[in-house]
Amino acid sequence: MRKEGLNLTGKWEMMTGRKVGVTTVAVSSAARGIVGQQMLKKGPWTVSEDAILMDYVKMHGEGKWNLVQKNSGLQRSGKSIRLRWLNHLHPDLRKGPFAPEEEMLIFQLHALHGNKWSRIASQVPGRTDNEIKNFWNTKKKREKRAVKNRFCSLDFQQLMELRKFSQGGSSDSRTATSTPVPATPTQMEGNPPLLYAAEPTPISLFNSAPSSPAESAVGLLSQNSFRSLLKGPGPILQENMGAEDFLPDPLAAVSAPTPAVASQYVLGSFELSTTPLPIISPSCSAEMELPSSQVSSEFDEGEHNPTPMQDNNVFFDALLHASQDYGVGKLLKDDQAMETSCKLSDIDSSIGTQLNKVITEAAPPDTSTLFYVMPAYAAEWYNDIRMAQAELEFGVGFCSSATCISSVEPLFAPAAYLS
DNA sequence: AAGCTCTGCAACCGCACCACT
DNA sequence: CAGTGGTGCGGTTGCAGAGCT
Repeated sequence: MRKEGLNLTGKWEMMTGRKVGVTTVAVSSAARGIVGQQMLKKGPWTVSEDAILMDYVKMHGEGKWNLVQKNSGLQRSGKSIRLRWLNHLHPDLRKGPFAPEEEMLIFQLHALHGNKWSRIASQVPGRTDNEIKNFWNTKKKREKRAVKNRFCSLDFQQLMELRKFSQGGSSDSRTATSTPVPATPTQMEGNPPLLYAAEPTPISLFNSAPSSPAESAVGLLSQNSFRSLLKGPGPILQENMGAEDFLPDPLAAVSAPTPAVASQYVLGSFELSTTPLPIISPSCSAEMELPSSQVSSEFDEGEHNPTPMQDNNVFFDALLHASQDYGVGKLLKDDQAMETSCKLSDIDSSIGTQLNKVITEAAPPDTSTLFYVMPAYAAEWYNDIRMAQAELEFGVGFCSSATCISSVEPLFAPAAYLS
């Protein structure tokens, strides 16, 4: 047992097992602030405590935080003292709301590093890891709510606008520059359309609020790149069936992005402007089904028998969470991040067992699969899937996925090949 | 005005790592 | 090599205040 008892953490049962007569509660209490008879304070810091700490650091410098508690009279643990200093009292800290430039920087860094908050914070002057972490989580929550609300708040008239819009009736400026491929639905069945990336900025993503039904429509439709995944069950993979047995080759119809473009996207650059980026093609996605029988066996519980659609959701849930949690830079092995395509076997095993398991078992090992997923956009996929579910549930057909994709320029462009 | 709900953020917790003895 | 102290990190919790009924 450690001398001070201050840094005791976890594994109480193991520790008490070594100490006769000391209960779990007693040992736990020691680490939680009771050292001998001395109770360490917890909770919000007072002005006087801050003053004591600042004076101490001014005189003795930073570090040796446990000594601060001993020498200054502060009834706080070393950990608590260190946290208070680094997150609130440090003179270099920049307080107040995040500037747009800071937000942009954080998005870019998160795309690179994932939830490595301290690493991100080290590149954002004056901001702490905790601050950035809170910022990110808050934004994520807010955006999810916003998307949900935008869907749920649509009334009948707006739904009609939406339908009208989806059939090509909008004059919204954001669509005026798009429709790069004026393909008919029939054409698209065999020739997936290209979508051009607009100028997706993280700021606009999170702050955009539709001011009109048409704008709501744009917002909604732009999030529909994965809608087609839910349109009807496709063929189920048999155990020994290769992907080539039923999957079209998307690369035959859609030109892959250049390495430069791909790397920009994967690594989170937002300077995509008018660069054409292929988005998931209806011809392969709408009819394609992940090998759900294999996936579902992993997630089956009791009598539960997921439908193919549910299996897709499991797959995308896993992908979503992994890309959010680890960042897309970590979604692929480092040396694959710059490539235009990678195989399932290239998915970095460190990103999480669930995703890895799902991906590995969801497709034949020789299937070449490429995911270009921006973490911030992964949430949009998710909401898109949820919205599409609601659409099916309530029987409201906004538009066909093919029409959506052909006529609406996305505000953002999560690109994914599933081949 | 009171009570309730929601939201954002400060603080805490458990774990891991490293240096030192 | 094991034990200990110090520190860092990422996830989670709890609370204050704002907003709503």
